[in-house]
Amino acid sequence: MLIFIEPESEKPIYQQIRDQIVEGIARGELLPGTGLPSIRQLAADFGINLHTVNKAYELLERQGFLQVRRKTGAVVQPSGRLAEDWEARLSTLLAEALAQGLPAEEIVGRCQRVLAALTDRERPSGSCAQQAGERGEKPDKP
Amino acid sequence: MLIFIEPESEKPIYQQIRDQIVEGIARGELLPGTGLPSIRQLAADFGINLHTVNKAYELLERQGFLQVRRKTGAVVQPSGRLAEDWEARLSTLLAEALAQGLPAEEIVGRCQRVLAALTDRERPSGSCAQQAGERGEKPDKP
DNA sequence: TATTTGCTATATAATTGATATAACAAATAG
DNA sequence: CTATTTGTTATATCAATTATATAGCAAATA
Repeated sequence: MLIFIEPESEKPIYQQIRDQIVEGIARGELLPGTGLPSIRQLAADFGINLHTVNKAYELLERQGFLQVRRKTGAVVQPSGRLAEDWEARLSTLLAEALAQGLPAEEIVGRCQRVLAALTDRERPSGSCAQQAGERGEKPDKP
Repeated sequence: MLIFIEPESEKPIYQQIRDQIVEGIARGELLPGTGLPSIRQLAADFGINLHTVNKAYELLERQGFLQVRRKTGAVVQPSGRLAEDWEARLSTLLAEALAQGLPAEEIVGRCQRVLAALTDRERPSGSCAQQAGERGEKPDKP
């Protein structure tokens, strides 16, 4: 499971981390019970601040994707509960396509394709987090 | 076509305006060629600043939903072009449902229901913008 | 010509995103 | 038990974003 950070993106870093972990769970690369790297570890790998990763984990816990414990770290544990505003967000997104003239069937087709791409098993999980910056940072901490 | 502003929402006001206009277009309440209220008019109706409405209109124009002219004001004119990152955003949203254990067919069903709700004609458009604040503000401008 | 309108330019204040230190508390490893 | 790792909390700083407040300019219209 690789995570790529784009520091120049308009999407906040903590949101990028959240989204990619959610996708990892959806893909089945992060199964329930899987342990995630520690906050400090991820922050070091990405070369970003501890609090940025913490914010992502905190968000994922509040939204019911993880459970965070003391020494154990974050563990994948979906609650089975969809966010209350999920359908509202879906409506906004689908409306965007309708407004641009895409037929409803075409939109449904795209949803099915995206879902198929996510549920398409074939992918043996590698289970490591990876830096996305183009410059090779020296791994300190001797 | 009514627009409701929730000043306390975590979603920025200009984004609320954008989303609701996009939904209005999707619903067919705002047909191509329809003129929208002037920036100053909408701002006065909502009791918000001119620039906030301007930002929403500017965004809608950049994303290909409106064309804005001098004295004519904003006119609904979808470009037919979906945003490049639309599928990526869809993937993130659908992944959220998959990660919480919803079966793919259930998700597709929800997409179809949301689309049906949007394309369900029945709704004669009223064509006016409306304040959402619960307190009746005095309409100044003497 | 006078008004309306979009547009631009500042300026200010509150909030958010990200970083930087520092310290505390709980769980684990030795 | 001791030392380390880990999540957590508390500050502080800086930049960008969100929203507001004025002000003025230019184009289109009546």
